Amino acid sequence: MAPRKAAALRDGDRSLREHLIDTAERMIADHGTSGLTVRAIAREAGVADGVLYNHFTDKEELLANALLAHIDTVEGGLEPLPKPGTASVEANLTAYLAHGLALHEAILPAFVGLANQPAVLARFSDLTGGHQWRDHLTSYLDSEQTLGRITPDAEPEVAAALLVGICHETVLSMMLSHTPRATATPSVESVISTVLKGIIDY
Amino acid sequence: MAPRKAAALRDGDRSLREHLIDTAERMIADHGTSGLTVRAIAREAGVADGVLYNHFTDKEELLANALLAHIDTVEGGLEPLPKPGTASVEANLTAYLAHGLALHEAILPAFVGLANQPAVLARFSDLTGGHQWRDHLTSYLDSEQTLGRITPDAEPEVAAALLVGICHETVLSMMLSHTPRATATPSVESVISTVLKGIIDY
DNA sequence: TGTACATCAGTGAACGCGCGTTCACTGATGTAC
DNA sequence: TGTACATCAGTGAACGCGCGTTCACTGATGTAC
Repeated sequence: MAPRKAAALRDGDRSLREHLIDTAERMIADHGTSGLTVRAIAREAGVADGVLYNHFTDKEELLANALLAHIDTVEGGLEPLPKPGTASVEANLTAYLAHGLALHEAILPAFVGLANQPAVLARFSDLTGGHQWRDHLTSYLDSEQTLGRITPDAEPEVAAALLVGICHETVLSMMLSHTPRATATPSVESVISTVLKGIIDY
Repeated sequence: MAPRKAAALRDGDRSLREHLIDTAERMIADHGTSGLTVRAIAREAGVADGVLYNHFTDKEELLANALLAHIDTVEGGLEPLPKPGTASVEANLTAYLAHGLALHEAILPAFVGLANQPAVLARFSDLTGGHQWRDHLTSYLDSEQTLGRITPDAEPEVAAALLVGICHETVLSMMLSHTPRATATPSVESVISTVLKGIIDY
């Protein structure tokens, strides 16, 4: 009552399920989800094509797990987000934006690659990591407004949308422009400065 | 020396090439490029599968033409962009953003659907329509700065990036969130107001 | 301790499907007489 | 004017390929004696 072990796991004690998730996660991190096939994952993992279906109901389930793992890995590797009332708003938003850029750079390509597969997307539309980051940012701005460190007239959710937008824009530009025409992405400092001050005098 | 005519064109004087481009353009407008097959296009156009290859070297060429036609159609249907020095900066930027939103809503899904096919993307990385809009916007802001209607400290390309970002963000949210959780998109007025004024007092 | 057997995760060839693409054939139309 | 023929865009069945998935088989390991 102890059948054979996958060749790839001969030494090591991880389960094959974990091994497959880890492999898929790494492949997603490297090349996104588009064009990712079960055969490629199996080959990269060093196991037979069919073994996937002993541990997952289908490709979708493996991808979903790998995507979650990828998001967790990325978020785990980032600096924690600053708290309202500490340091300066400028410094804090700079940290937020740097965090958001790194997050979206790592995650957005994976999601865009799934644009063809609404089924997988549907499972994740909430927990993109991007949404969580956005929500944190919005409530951070709300708190700063309550503390009086941003103007009473400001609309936190709009400012948050602007910063989310910059993240999306930066990553999409990289993804869609394969020519290195490279509309230079503005620096984090410039963006924060513009969002803080606006562009007209009063 | 005048062979038969496609059933779908019996009455009408368009060439089959145009007919195919028009059909593909309409399908791209309705459902984006992801999952778009040559068979589906042929069926929709009411012609045989194979006839495509009498008029295009391959699917890519048809898609490229349809995408260009789509961009032209969309841009042609939009209000012209305002000139520097006219009306108010606020009104002009509102017009710019409305224009940009409509443009990206119509075009971005088509491009995202091609994320798997770098070959088609490569042909279009420059002429996305989005790039043109962004360039117009940047030079509009440059002119307004020269005219003294925005502050000398402002960075036009950063403000432009913020507005491009809002466009991307709005469309991506719609595309990626199939659940109607709908992080409400901020209004055009709010966005312009925030970009103009910033969020802190001086 | 040594040997025969049962278990079942792992294996990989094969299946069914949809895709882009090809090509032998069709048939409406212009031309020759 | 009427008829036989040549042309070639249009047709759609068929090809080759890659995909996700299945399943009869393999073989390393625990168990029984």
